[in-house]
Amino acid sequence: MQPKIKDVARAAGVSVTTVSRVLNGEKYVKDDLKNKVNQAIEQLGYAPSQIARSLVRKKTNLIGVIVPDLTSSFYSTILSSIEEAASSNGYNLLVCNIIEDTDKEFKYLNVFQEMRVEGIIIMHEKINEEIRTLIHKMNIPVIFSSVKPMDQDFTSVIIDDYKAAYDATKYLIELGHEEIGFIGGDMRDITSGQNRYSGYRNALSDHSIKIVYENIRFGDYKVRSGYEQMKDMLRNKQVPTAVFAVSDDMALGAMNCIRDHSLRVPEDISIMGFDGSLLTELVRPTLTSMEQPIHEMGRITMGALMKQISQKGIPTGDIVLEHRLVVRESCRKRE
Amino acid sequence: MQPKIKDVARAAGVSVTTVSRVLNGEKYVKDDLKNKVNQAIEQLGYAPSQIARSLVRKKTNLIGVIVPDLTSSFYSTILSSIEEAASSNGYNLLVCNIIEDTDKEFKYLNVFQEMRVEGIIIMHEKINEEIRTLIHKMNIPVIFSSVKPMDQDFTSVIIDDYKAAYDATKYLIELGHEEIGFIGGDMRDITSGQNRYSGYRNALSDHSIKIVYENIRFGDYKVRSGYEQMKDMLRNKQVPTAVFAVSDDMALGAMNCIRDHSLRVPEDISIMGFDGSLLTELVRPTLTSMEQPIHEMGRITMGALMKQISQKGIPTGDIVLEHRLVVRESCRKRE
DNA sequence: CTGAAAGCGCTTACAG
DNA sequence: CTGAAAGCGCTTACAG
Repeated sequence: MQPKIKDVARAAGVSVTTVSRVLNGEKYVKDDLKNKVNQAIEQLGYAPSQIARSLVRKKTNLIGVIVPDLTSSFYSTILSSIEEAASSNGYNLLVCNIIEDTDKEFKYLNVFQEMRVEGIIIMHEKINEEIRTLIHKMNIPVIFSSVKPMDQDFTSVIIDDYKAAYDATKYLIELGHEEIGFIGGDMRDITSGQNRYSGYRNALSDHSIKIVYENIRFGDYKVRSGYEQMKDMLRNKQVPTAVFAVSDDMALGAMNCIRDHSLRVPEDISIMGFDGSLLTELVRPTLTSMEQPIHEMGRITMGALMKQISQKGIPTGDIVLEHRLVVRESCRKRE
Repeated sequence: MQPKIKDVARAAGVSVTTVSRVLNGEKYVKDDLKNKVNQAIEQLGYAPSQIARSLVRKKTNLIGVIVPDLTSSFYSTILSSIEEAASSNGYNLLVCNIIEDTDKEFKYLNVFQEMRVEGIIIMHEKINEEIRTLIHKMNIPVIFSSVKPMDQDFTSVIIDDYKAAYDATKYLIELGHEEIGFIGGDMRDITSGQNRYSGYRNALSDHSIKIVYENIRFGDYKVRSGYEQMKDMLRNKQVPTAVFAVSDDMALGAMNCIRDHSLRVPEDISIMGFDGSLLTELVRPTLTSMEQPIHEMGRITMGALMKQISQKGIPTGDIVLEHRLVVRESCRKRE
């Protein structure tokens, strides 16, 4: 059994009120009492119960985080920077990994509510009706990180995905490519599905390039799907000279597939990724990618959440960060 | 302000005791009262405070996890399987990312104690004296996952790192290699530093192969250090025909370095990794690796922790899992 | 089957 | 500067 404040008080020969005062660094405690208390704390190995404290202060210092896939380099990097920001603000993270499991997500949101987390961060946008309703009902500040769901009431920290995809495609066009394949995301996702697809299409049409639908495919952002979609594309009669995948993972899958078919990146096919995850520098050839400011995103997400918490839940409005094209080895001029 | 049990009681016209009974699924509540209560709960959007509940039940359902680096594929995969096991046992995870930051670790362990977590999982073995003392003093069940620190009182879920490294090296020897380089870990780490190094050395000497010290180097398990150590090795007069790196990340770094020096893997140099992380299948050539059962490790770690918790902290003893060599493309017979 | 009361381990007015 | 008392939101004997 852990010692409690009463034990400390008894050992120090003071009241629990005084112990509490020392614990909370209040002034107006005589030095000799303070010393006695600290000695008792040390000797008993006393650690105040955050549970009891939370109950009376109505403050838990807890943030709930919902991550779609912990093993993804993109999400784990955001999570890492969120953790850093949380920790330096005195907050602790309750982490839930949902792998497309809506029931688990629903359950966890309830747990978050029961734990009285002060805020919630969600990193995906597949929010169904039931969950949307729950979020509103819970009345806890929520920030979406890297995505923007349909519901306008939700605040997000994002980049301009349309513009980013547009710029990525434009870069390929400027390299002289005219047959530019596309491996998109889930079209039920506004941010990373629809917006990036629109950016790609509009860049093509703004440059009078005909859209070739057989070279447009959609995956689930993961390596394997990039591989599979690329495999299909390689069977087409007009194989593209460049391919833009809307995640680095899919871009890597596409590169691997091309290599496994004895073609070369970038000599035969240029590959453009999206996200700017750690992978881009780990693979060979290194991956040219439209980078999201991943670290900043985590930090700013926590900042926005802190702000919304201190404003008693009044939304802060979306924050749009800058994207940035990082040129590496996987794209080159068309001969 | 969230509604409380009193509000529900008033709305349903019953006592708080009855509401509590309904909440906890006790029998002995008449159906009509139960219905009234459930209706009130629904209507008020009431969620019981886990904080208050924890205080009286002395049970928080919280597990604290200390991860050395969330962005590492190895740790994030273990964490993911820990999360899964925790969640299905009704536990929630408080996650702390320490990047070689002992102060932060110390601080977090205290937070864990204050939060009254029921158990702690630690995934690194750089435990200094201060932290060792704290862990013992806290009197909370702790399991080390994938590592075994010096202190015999700590229980671990691990593989036999010595044997695994021995087997990995032996495999290279059996492929006909005689100049086998080594990129080790931190020699202050018993498990992943010293044990793997011993396994390598003993495999060589058991097969009467002379140890060439200039081809033995040590990194920090990360990609960059694998790259750097390999670069040094390539400057030696006798460049090895195979290199065993004690993490997949370092193995990848070594591969990249070899490629950047216009040599080929495995034609010129074979590369053996360690861990069996996701990376092994994502890179080209795919990486032959001595695999730890990563998913199982997370699950078993949680199992061991649950057991230790139910036994009131009495240690369960180490659990040693099987390693497994997974042959992929990066190693081949010496010509 | 139901409820009043005590208690979980703290903090915070309030009084002195 | 210090302490007794009330209260945070629940659960759990205890009594009926």
